[in-house]
Amino acid sequence: MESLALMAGRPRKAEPEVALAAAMSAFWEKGYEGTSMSDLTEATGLHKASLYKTFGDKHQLFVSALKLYFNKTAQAQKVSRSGEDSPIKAIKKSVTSTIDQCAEGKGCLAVNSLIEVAPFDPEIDRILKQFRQRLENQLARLVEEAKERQQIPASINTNEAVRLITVFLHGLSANMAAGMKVSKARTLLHDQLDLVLLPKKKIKRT
Amino acid sequence: MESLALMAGRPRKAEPEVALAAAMSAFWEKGYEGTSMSDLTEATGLHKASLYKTFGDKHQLFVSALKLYFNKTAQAQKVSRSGEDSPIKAIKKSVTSTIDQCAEGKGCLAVNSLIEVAPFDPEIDRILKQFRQRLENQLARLVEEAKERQQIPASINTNEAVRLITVFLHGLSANMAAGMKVSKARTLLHDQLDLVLLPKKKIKRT
DNA sequence: TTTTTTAATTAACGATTGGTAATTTATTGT
DNA sequence: ACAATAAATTACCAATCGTTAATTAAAAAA
Repeated sequence: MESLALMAGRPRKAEPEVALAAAMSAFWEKGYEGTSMSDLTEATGLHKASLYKTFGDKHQLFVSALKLYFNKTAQAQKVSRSGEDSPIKAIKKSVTSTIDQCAEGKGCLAVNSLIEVAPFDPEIDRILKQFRQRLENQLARLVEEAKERQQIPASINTNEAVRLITVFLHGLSANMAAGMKVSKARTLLHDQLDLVLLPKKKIKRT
Repeated sequence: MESLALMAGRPRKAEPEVALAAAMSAFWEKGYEGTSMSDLTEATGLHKASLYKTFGDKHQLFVSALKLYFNKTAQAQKVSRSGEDSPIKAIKKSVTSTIDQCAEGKGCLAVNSLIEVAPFDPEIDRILKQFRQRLENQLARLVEEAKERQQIPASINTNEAVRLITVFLHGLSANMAAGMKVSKARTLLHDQLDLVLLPKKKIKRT
């Protein structure tokens, strides 16, 4: 316990982190229910009992995989907008990186889970809502910055704009899960960003 | 065969159509994989063997349920915009009826299936694409009409506008599956419609 | 070398999955 | 009354599901 490098017992053949990344990929590709324990053993290279010892049951493993996905996504967004001084460009780079991560035929693990597991799983629902909130807060911050620098009209309602963008992202993810090309998604996303953030004559309410 | 009302054999206890509607509801609520044959017997009131005799296997039953969903959706849209002379109002009524059908916690069966089954099921993928095309064509027709009557700017790209609306609808469906309120979804949808269809100063491409 | 500790492996658990064959019940036509 | 027909029902199938117990293998500590 006191020593860091020295531990008794048979050494692990693989680091848990790479196994978790493999499990994440499996869940991403096949969904929660669609991924069997056999799929997970195949993906991770670990045997069933080892998975249970290391990660707990299937549900706990999924929670861990989801959190890893979040960290990777947030990190990718951070990297993609790093060194970018213009808020509006930072927004574009940030959301574009989200799209790029939704490889064709897989969509976004978070959105997939939103539909597939959140309705029946309060814990997953909570985690997803929490993560969404974090991303929306980040986006809202950038929108506010853009307003301050007068890159976009001050009349824009920040929360509404953020919602219009994130909901659109969810729609793109659903379509990419069913095969929409990344290039097509990027084009549509940029159209949407222009619509939401660029000045317009009026908003009519009926 | 020649007689309509008279048929030999024990009479059915229930019409296949109402059983199919019940099966559709089950798939809608729990997804394809998430709905077991036991769930289906419970929902329809029919026994397993009867389901197989009437509808074929689970996959065929799902296809039938999906087609029924499409017919009901298209019918609902048609009804909601019937008697409406203004194209732009017809658009709003049409897409709003789509949202209203996505009861909270269930989302839209088509979008759910787009994520859950289309990636692994070419037949379902084909059916969903075909249905999406029909809805988009219908929407495009209304957008063209609105342009002709100068309710919206002629500069609007019809196909792009339609895509921006439908992708947004998919995003709303995903969120409603996870509990977004119908009222909230309606508000966002109307914001999006205004953005897409109302005049704006310029579109900047980067 | 022996003990201890921890991981890898094998084998098995009960429950549930989608799917059928065999049988019973109910109705029509002869 | 008696086949003929068709739906309802029961019982059952092999396969797979998620999960766990028992055992074996490999390294450090004594």
